[in-house]
Amino acid sequence: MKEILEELAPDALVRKKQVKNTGLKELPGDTSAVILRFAPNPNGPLSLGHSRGVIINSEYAKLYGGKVVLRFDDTDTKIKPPILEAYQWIIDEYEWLTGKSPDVIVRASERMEIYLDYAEKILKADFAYVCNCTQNEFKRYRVDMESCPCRINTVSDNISAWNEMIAGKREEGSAIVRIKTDMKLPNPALRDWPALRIQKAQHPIVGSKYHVWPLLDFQSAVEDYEQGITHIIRGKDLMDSTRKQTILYEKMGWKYPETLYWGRVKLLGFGKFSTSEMRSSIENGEYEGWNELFLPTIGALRRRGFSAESIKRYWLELGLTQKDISVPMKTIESVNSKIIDKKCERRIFVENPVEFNLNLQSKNESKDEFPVSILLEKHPEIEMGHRRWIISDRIFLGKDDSNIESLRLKGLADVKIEFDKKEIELESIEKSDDRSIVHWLPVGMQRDAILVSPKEGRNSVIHGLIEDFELIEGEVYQFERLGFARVEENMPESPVKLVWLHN
RNA sequence: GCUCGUGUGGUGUAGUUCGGUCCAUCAUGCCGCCCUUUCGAGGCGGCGACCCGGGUUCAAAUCCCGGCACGAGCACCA
Repeated sequence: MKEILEELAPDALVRKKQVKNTGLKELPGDTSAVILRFAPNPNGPLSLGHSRGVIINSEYAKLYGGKVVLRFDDTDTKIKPPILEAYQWIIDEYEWLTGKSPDVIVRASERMEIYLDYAEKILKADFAYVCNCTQNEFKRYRVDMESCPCRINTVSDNISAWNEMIAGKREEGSAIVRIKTDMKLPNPALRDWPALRIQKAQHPIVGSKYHVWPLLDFQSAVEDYEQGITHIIRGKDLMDSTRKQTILYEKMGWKYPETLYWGRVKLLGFGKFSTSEMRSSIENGEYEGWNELFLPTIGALRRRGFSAESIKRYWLELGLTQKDISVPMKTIESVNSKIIDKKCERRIFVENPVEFNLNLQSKNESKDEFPVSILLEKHPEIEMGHRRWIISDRIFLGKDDSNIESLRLKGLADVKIEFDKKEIELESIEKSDDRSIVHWLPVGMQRDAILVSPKEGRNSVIHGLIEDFELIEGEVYQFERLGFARVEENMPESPVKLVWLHN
């Protein structure tokens, strides 16, 4: 057999190594003028979870030369009311993540007239009706697959009820506009779904101008049509939303956008945080703010020193699948390390410092002496210059390192430690054996520092000494043997404040 | 309960459309070695998976049927 193949098709015997397809898969449908959208609720800043939508949409737009609409879905004034400042937070975070501005920005609350017009149109076309049932009553009709009594209202009944609703003459909960689908539909979620309801709470942008607000399924459907959205990429929890909206689109004679979904992402290492939960913890003083280090917000990640590039690569690596996944933070940290390791200067941080005397007069027979100063590289592989340390007769060692008898002080010399007397004796400038190498700081090179790290739902603070050499506020450094941290505050009279990134 | 979706190593992911080129890709993780005056980075090697059961077929991760598991929707939230 083998011989025959060798004769006929020698290629068939060569085993080809398969190659992994990388990057985003092709978008379905017509991709000649792609318009995508990212539609957050401005009831808080963006979280790492939201950034998936930002990245995937903006990358597809880049791939096809298309556009992204940033749409604020701010049509709930009651359960998830918008925060006025959040609109700008989200725009800034979008720009930070993608490196560019959204192509179009719309706020649903500013387009209310359009939604109310469409609502009136569908009522007049008898595609919808005003339902006066209570939530519980309707729920019963829905599970029993029965029409509610309001379903047979005439168009003129509906229009007059609608006019009362928008005029503010009806109470919250007393009436709702439902899209007329079919109460016998097998999927209960689609049976006469609610489109607009009465809400009288103040809206931070338009105040109390409107008494009737559209629900997501209606607002989003209309706005996607208005913006000419060609592709919707959303969580698969919104699959029924697609089905509800498709029914409306069919009634209106519109073509529904191509729709893609992603599954649920659970971030291991972060607790379970929803925007609403974080918001209430902030409002009741439990958390200092949205940028609290242990929160999975973009602001917190940025504060710690994650690069926008790492977040982008992370989501692109996970890709667009409908699988529900649990990913450890380690994954994104590893991506970030690779990006920043090449750029970060090295510094020393000594935790639990203990002060020692350096015996400058060597007692042993060798003629070695400690140098007056030493040069340490700012980066072990990349040429960035040096840090110069002046050697005095006193140094700091980390407590955990200092109870070993023979050590090598990194960059300086092999020494003998006398822990009880707090004395250090020179043994050899040259490396003489394979004793362990420790980090240290000469007195005079140190600043007090605190290192704040997130620890599941709280911050832990470590006090120590930082190497005081060209520290720039906002910069991320690698503290050797420890990990990456960002200098958040560098004020002359107080300890340097470091925030932990990762190791 | 009804409806929908998803199951590939520890974690992700490629391959599933159109069965053979898959003794299954890549990354991360873990283990070992090398390098290194960081417990970092880098290099090399290793570990480890097609949810289960039938069926179709010369041939199934891929197609069909039946289970099972997990997740979601059935809100006057998004």
